[in-house]
Amino acid sequence: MTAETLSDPSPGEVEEVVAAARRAGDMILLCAECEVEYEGRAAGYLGPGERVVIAKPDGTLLVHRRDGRDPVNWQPPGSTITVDRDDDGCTIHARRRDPDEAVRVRLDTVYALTRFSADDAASIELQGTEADMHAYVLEHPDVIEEGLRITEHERDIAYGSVDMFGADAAGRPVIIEVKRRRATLSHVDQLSRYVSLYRESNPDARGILAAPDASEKVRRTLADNGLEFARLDAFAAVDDPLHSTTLDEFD
Amino acid sequence: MTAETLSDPSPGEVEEVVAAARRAGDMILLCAECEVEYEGRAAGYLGPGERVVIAKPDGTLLVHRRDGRDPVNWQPPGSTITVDRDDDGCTIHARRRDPDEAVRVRLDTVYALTRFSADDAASIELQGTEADMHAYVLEHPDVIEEGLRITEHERDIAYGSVDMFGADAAGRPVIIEVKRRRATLSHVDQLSRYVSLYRESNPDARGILAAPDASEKVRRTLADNGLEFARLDAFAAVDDPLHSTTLDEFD
DNA sequence: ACCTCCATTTCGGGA
DNA sequence: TCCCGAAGTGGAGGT
Repeated sequence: MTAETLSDPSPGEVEEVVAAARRAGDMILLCAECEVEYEGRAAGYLGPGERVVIAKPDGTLLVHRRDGRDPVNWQPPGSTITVDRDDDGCTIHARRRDPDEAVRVRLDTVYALTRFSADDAASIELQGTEADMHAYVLEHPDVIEEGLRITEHERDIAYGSVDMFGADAAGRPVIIEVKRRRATLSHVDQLSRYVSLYRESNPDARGILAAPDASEKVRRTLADNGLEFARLDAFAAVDDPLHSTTLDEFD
Repeated sequence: MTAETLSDPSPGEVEEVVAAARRAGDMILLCAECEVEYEGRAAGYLGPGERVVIAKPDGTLLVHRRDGRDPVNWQPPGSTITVDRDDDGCTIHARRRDPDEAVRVRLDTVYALTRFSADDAASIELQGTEADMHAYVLEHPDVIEEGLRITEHERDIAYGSVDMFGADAAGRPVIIEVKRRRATLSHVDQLSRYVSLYRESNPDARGILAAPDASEKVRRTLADNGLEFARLDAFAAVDDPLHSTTLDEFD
């Protein structure tokens, strides 16, 4: 048995199958008319409608509507999921602590109930992340600026950590913040925080925001704060085969 | 017919039912052994394993594993979802433009296939959001500070928009940034960006970060930049009950 | 446990 | 459409 489905199950069957699946560590999928209450970091109510409800063995609860990537209601992993039967239906409870929050899904009518083993030992491989861009810049610092030397990666400072630290061709210290997407004002804030702290002891330090693009407002904010923008194609790193990079080469 | 399930459907049945559901605007739920490829903003590969695949009428595609709140692979709303049959299985394609990206789910074995109408006209009601805190502060500015007057809300400036703008009892201009969660350094950055710009023309302007809490480091950073912290309980704004129904048994 | 920051972030609102 | 910032953000990694 990997997947087992009941069509139009009774409340008793729902209660029984969900409880058994929780014990066995199986996933539960429900197609149901339901209403949803949430209380915790915020509070929410969703009136009656047809939704897909998913309960995962790790305590995740998802309520998905017919549209949108994100669940309309949910409970994060680590929650305790139980099901109660009442006169004419069932209610799924999902609770967790710290923060205290709870979702209650009142199932008015269950159209389909599937129990699924969901055995899965594979791990996701992802390329084109910011970490990949870092590796590429460390190998090819010239993509930022001719003559740039990078001496430190993920350098911890008092408030946060700097993506890259080095020196330009003239020997001026350079702080670099790398972004894989179009740069935003908050990215400028981040770089600005690092640079202004460093400038207290090294007033001539440069700050460079390296990203595929930046809005005009971002460029202006950078300029007004004595910071710079460097265009860096996000897929420069993906076009080339992956390299392994160590800091030793730059010390 | 609201939900209809096929157990262990053949590739031909999968192709047929998925195509029909797409035309009719129904949701599709699959329990399947599959592998997943993604290429777009990044690139990913997920080897064979049992997962839940959901296709929504709006073009959303989700691949969920047995754990985690978020899908391991997905395609956002607006994608074009099609299914191709081959010799011994099916492949679900989901593509979109701008950015160009595609997910391909190769279905090796389908254990269960459910088609679901998912009719849902309800809208989610949420309380305790930052917008609610804004409304509360606008009505009761004294919770920030005695004698505070707020004259502008969401005021656009050169580098973004400030939450609130007003004047204190002494007539000094005040810029307020409201956060519903514990304040972080990036929130300080944000307020600092607004205030430092405004101070160029009004050196005596005050900046207040209003949040339920702030770490010692955040408070110190605020003080170092001549900014202030105001404690503001996130749920002061939602002291009246949202609905007649409450999670009474929630301990 | 707290902090920091990335994310294929998604999502909504305003200009 | 772009831009900006919130989100019940989630999730990973370091200290």
